[in-house]
Amino acid sequence: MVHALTGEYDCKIDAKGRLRLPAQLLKQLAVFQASDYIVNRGYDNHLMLYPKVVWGEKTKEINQLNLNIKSHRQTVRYFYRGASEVKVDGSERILLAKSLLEWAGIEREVVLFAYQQQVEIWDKQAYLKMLEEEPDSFGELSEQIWGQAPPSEEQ
Amino acid sequence: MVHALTGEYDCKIDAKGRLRLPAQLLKQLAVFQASDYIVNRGYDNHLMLYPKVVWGEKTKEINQLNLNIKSHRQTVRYFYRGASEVKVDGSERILLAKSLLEWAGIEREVVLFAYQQQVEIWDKQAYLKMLEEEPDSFGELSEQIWGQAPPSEEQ
DNA sequence: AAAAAAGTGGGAAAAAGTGGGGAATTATCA
DNA sequence: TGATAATTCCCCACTTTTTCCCACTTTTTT
Repeated sequence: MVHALTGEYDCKIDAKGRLRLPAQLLKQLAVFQASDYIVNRGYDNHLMLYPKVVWGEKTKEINQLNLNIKSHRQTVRYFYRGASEVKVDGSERILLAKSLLEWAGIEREVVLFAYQQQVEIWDKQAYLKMLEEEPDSFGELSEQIWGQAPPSEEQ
Repeated sequence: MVHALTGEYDCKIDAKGRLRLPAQLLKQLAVFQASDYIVNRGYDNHLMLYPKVVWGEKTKEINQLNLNIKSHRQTVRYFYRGASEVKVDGSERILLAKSLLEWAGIEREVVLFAYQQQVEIWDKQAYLKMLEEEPDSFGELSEQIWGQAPPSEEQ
């Protein structure tokens, strides 16, 4: 992976629904040379933030689907999940739509979790809860990946 | 294993959340030629510290998983566990995020436990407690590994 | 015992984060 | 189409956190 983002950041959404991107994350995002991002709903009740170029890559294949076919249309919609463009303002903040915040159960405290080329935006409580739950198939997948169970598998 | 780290070190976290890496450990870490590290949550209520290059290797395979599949997403998140980059300051200290310290139950006294290519960061009390507990399947695994009970099984 | 190295603590400048006023733009409805 | 309301944007100011640097204490070495 060329430009991998990393980090977990505690942030606050202000009364106007604005989220300031942490300076440390912005420095990393700078390699994508864009102040434009795409936000959509994630698959697990959180929001996703992608640099616009990354989003462009991600949608390449799915945009090949034939929209005259119902199942394809449904798939495309499910994939997009309300994706829309957001810009950072003069104070390095993005404005998140109320509908998205509400959908993700976000009120004030959020956690940004950056990895690979994307940033997950979680309600803080939901994030902490998620961290505690070992996925059912973790051992199984670990075995596939590393050929054996990881060093210490249990919680 | 090329560059194996070893050692157990007693350290203190100062009021600002800074942890000075012991000189002896720094000498060992020097082979990774980096002042950049990745810290994340370990699997057992401690923190993990990796030289950045080591982390890069560790994530290579897991980044191949397909994030459109739920179990894969969960596994990736569970593996990352909030991984973030930290830099050492002018006094060979790293600044640990409050959220991580809190999660690991670390207040002041910590134990660094280095092996393979990584360093575990434990709250001292939790570390001592952990030492007392022989893993459930230790004998069993030892047998698998060494074909007999381990060299010196008792403490 | 002295010198060097390692470890600890804290002040202060700089950077980051937070909040809000009010102008500008867009939307809503009569 | 115009008046009003709501939202978005731009900018400034205050607060908190982080970083940098220096100095002191403790431990180790010779």
